[in-house]
Amino acid sequence: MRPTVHDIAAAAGVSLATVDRVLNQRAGVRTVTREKVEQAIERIGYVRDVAAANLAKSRVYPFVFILPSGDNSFMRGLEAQVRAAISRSTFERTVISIVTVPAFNPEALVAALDEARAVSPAGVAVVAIDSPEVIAAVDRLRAGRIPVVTLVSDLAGSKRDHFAGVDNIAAGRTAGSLMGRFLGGRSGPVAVLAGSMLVRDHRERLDGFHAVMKESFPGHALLPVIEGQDDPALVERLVTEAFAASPEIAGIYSLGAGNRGLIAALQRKGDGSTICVIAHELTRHTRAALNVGLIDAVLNQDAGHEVRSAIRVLKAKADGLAVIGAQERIRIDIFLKDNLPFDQDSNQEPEQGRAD
Amino acid sequence: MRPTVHDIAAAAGVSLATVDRVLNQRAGVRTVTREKVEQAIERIGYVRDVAAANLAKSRVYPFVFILPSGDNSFMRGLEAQVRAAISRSTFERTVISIVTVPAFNPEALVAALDEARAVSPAGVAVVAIDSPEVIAAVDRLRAGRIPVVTLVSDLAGSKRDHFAGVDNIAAGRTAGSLMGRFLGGRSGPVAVLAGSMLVRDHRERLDGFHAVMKESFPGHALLPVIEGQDDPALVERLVTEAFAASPEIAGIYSLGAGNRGLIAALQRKGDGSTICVIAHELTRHTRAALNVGLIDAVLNQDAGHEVRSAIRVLKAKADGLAVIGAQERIRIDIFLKDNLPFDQDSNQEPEQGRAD
DNA sequence: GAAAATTTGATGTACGTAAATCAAAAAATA
DNA sequence: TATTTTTTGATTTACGTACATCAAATTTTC
Repeated sequence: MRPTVHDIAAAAGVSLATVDRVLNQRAGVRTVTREKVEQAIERIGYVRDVAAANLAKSRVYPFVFILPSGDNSFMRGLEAQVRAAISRSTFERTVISIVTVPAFNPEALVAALDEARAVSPAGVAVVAIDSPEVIAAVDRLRAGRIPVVTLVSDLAGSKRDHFAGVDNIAAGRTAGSLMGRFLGGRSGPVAVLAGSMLVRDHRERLDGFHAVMKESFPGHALLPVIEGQDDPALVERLVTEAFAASPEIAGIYSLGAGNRGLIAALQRKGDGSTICVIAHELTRHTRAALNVGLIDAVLNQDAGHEVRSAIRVLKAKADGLAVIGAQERIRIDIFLKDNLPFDQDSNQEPEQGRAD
Repeated sequence: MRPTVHDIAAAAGVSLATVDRVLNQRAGVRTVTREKVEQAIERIGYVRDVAAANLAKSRVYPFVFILPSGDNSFMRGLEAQVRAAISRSTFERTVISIVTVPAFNPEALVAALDEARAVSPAGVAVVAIDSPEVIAAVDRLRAGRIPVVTLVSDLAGSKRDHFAGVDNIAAGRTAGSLMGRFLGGRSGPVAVLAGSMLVRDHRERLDGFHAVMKESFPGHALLPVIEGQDDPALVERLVTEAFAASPEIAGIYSLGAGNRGLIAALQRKGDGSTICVIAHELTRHTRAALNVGLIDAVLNQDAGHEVRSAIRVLKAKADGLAVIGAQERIRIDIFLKDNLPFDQDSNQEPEQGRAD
């Protein structure tokens, strides 16, 4: 039988009330007594029954999720997953609020983080922007003992508790490796399409991709990075121009969003199927393009897994418990048209999405 | 606030005791009263607080895991993951026992299933063998209202509640697609190495692989399947013979276990790096071979995820609750040397493994 | 319509923890 | 030593559900 608070009291030779004071860090216990109790806890291997404790406290976990606004399909899919988690709130004892802030706007994000801190939630999950002010805002939360998990995009140098997202350098390397092998004997330069070099995950993917291409497939020249700002219309124009400027393009790695524009440009080119295309995030658009052969591979991060993982980790941190490391590792999924999961499982918004 | 049993009593105009009788299907309630209570439950949207119920009942979930014995690295890794789950038992209220039975032996498996039934656990997870007697044994468990989850290898035609494993046809198709693309312009036949055609997952992988190769890469002849019985020594001998018989082999798809033998044969051949090799399951051996370039890609199923998923599903079934579909989908991981996870995350036995 | 059988209600205890109150004991201070 | 302050103990209620007991009410049976 698992030891209870009564067992601690017996083992330490104190009363239940004292054990409670120690366990819940209440005042009025002499240091010697406190140590006696703590040693008893250690000795008999007591672990608090979180379910019983939560029942007694009628505890709920108020969490704040801070996401970028805008019509980026992946982010809207992420939000849909948070809403799915909200629909499970009664079972999971969570009270989740969603805050959206303009993308690529550090000031807005800092404001949102500080507002979140004001309501002192049990935890905050945030899609981070890589800037010193944001780091400072996150560290303010941590200084107030509020657990913070970064979601999708990490915040190096901050004191965040955990990152729920993929290893983007590895993702870029994987894309490079697939690109090189898929091109096989074919020659021709390779283009890279990014959203913005101001975003950390995009930079990391690019670094990984470049490293592998230079290392293992030096025969392919790398064209200058096209920055499409994750905007489908801009992407379509820039890619079309790139096709005109370098008709011999052999491959395209799209490491950001706005793939709807890329797909449109490929369709207009017509002979697009000879170009090897690798893109990120499985959305309705990339899925369709994969199925008809316009895209050769899609690297994906499972937004549902990321959200559920963030919640599990925030709960564990709030309770001071350990997490199962392997369970919280977010995989880089590689989708070919042969291993596409059923529709409901991709990072889709439930309603009609406009862009990707 | 979430409604409680008291709310049901008030809403139905009956006493708490009657509500309890209905909720826990105890005798002594007239049909009209029972219906009145059930309608109230429906109306106010009551959902039992499983945590409180488990506390009151001091409930534990006794589960039985039935796994094949033998020195197959993947299966031993699976067992290690079950042991990891056992180490979390006190937190998860589980009492898990592991039963190992000789591989590929339907009679032994049937005996194990019937023994499991005799102790009437809260659920059974089993690595299935595809045979009518096993189907019957599983259905006997289900007839006794014991939830059953098949693990890794499914049991079509049975009444099992859930399958915790990958879509093996998709895995085979993915392997075919990667093989065809990785081979690029190169010519030459492709060999397939399997454990045994008596096992369902192996058959399905082969079917998927053949389908894609014939459909999309008809230029490559497919050599007859080599059945290595998942035995490293036999595999090494058969592969070496195959190299001698067809020196022009361009690719090998290893869809079963025993990869240690394949790797040894490739090493002896020396010029192995020109052969495209795709294998299943990330073990210490396949990981090393991937890193040095002897293997080009490894398709993997995460044993830890499979075990945790099986436990979650068995609990949910035991409690009559729904599961989060997407969370229980087991992915086909594709590993290149560029996206290998850290060591601790692969399907490894903690101690020294002998085969794969 | 009375007796027997069934159904329903009222009540209490339990699960493991949290949290509060008040009295008793111990320690610190004068 | 007397007084004040701090520490500790004893006890109770609560969280939401399970489960048992016994009495009261209702229905069924003869």
